[in-house]
Amino acid sequence: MARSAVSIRDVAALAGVSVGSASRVINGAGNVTPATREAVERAIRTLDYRPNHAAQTLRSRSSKTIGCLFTDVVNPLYAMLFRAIEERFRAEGYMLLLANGLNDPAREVETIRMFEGRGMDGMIVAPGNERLAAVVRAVRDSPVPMVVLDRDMDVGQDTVLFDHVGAMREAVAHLLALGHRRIALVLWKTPSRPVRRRVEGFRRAFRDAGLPVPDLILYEPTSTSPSFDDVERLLCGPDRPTAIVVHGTQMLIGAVQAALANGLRIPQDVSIVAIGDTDFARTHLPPIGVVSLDAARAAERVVALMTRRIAAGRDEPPLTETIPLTFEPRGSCAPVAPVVRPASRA
Amino acid sequence: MARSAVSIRDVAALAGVSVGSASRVINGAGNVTPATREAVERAIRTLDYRPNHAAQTLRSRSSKTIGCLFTDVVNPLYAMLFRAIEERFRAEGYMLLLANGLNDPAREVETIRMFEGRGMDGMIVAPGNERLAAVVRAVRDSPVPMVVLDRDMDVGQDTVLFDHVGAMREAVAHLLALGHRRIALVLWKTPSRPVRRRVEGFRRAFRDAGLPVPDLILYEPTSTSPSFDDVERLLCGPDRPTAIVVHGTQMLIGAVQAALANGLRIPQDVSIVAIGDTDFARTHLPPIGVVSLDAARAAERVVALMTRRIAAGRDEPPLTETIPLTFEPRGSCAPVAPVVRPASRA
DNA sequence: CTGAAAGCGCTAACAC
DNA sequence: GTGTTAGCGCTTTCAG
Repeated sequence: MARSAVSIRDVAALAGVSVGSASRVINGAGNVTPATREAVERAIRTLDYRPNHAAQTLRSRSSKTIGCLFTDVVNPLYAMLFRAIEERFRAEGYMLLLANGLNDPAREVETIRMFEGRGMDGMIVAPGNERLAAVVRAVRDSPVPMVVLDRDMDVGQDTVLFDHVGAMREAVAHLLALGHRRIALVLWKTPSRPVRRRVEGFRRAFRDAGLPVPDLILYEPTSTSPSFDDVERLLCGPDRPTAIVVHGTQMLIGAVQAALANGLRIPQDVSIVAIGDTDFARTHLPPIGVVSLDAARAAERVVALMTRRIAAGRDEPPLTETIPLTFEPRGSCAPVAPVVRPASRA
Repeated sequence: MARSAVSIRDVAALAGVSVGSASRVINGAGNVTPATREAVERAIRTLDYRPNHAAQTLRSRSSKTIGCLFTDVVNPLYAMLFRAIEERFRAEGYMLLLANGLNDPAREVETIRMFEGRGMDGMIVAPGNERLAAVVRAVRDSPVPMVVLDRDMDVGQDTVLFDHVGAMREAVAHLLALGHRRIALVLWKTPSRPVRRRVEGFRRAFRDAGLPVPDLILYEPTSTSPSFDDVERLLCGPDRPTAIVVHGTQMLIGAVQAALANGLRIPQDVSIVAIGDTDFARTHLPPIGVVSLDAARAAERVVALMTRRIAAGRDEPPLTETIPLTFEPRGSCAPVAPVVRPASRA
């Protein structure tokens, strides 16, 4: 750490005031004569003074720093959330410590403890192992203001959830309305809320419609599994699905490729819905329907809860908010029995 | 910031030693009796003591924190670099502050200054505006140990560069060897090193081969431009390119879609090389050849330079290292005049 | 409204 | 090897 040669004493000396007055000007406290304020501000400019953050933190007990523990920032969803959250906190003078949990519980617990030791004003956590006792304990017992992001933890902390169930119901209902019955769901096999809730929404859409849930839920081993082989098997088997809802990562690409490789056209032969919007989905021909999150909106709520919690302390009861997701059908979703293309009617 | 009720005094008291001894145990200083060490460690465990990071920083002048200023963590390249860098620094007890520059010079300068004020032990910067005076000044004049990431700034700071020129020469030479002459290059229009260097490598490959550089360099307005229309125009025009080298973002997808939409097969009618490896390139049929970076390797060098600089201070002369990129042709690259598929020879 | 002074919790220098 | 102590730079009483 480079030593900043100039301290508040230098500023005070140059301005001909006491350090107390200098401090008041720096922190925008009200009770300062315009003359004093101006003298201090000039001294600050002259000396290019910047307050020592560690000293401020030590004394004021606020680090103006938020810790983010996300599963993996390489996942664009988290990257976008981080960016949106940073945007809002930056305006308040906060900076963000970012750590990837990478689905390693020991790492997640250690990160939370480091955030505590480093005096975070707050932390935003989305651990991959929401069901592990050690992780649950670390999240539950943290004295630091916390917002849990899209995890079912029930630990008495503020929480922002994404409405996977609602969006999945809407998407599947749309496919059902188009006449699809053999609808496959391709997901990453992880014991994490987003996946659990999507399955729940999928099932409920069928039950809502009074239809049996097809036995077409496919679990891929990792979030970046290509899925090609599994989807191909499904598409080549008897009674193949006429629609596929699939995680919008490499899995989506694999599923699309599997369809095309087997001579199935999108959407004439098979409809596709992706979970999570991506360049691929947007740019595909036809564009692929998606369930997506408004990261800015989610960030707004996360920051609002965080701000409230920082102000209120532990007293206020924990709040849980649910953010709706959007389902946008796009060109990849068509009726199951393709209509014959009508001749131009004009 | 939550108050940690227990301080080093409590630990010392419970262990029946002085705070000095407690501090020595905490910091692993050598001169401590095993008995003392054990007593202190037990006290730490009993009290669940964690050192106050701000106090440690203030006193020791080391925050064990590195600031990262990246253009945009939503760009998977930066996300992967961040993850790899975090991995290495975490092992040394460092944590990372991450800020997105978003190509806003004022924001970039402000971030660097905040990193300074917050006593970063080091910073890793990749500003989007490497040519702007204010940014150059902020980077040049920073007293904090710094590694500049893939920017041509010439500011007397340690730098890690990616060898875009070499990789692009290799890729284009490969296409030239396959008989391609009409090779297009589709890039994001930004005055940033990666793009400049790719163009340079592209040109040099032709000059190395004694061939004229085709007038087929296309600049898209943003890094996420779809490129579909522009590439389609190119492919439908007279003397269309037989190969396309394209930024591996949405632009790649747009280019591929433009080819397919116009009945051009990959690689029989048009070869494709993507800049940057992605799920799409890997999963496409055929897989798309790519120029790619080994993020772990790059991170290793960044951290090595950073560590050296933190240890050496300003005295050591600045170092610049260049990381090679890898060109992997894959199935999307084929000879310009397709050979007739030979019958099985076995 | 301003100045003086007491620490925040810790490390490091020094005396023993 | 261990204890004592002086600050690191700042905010925040508390007098005036």
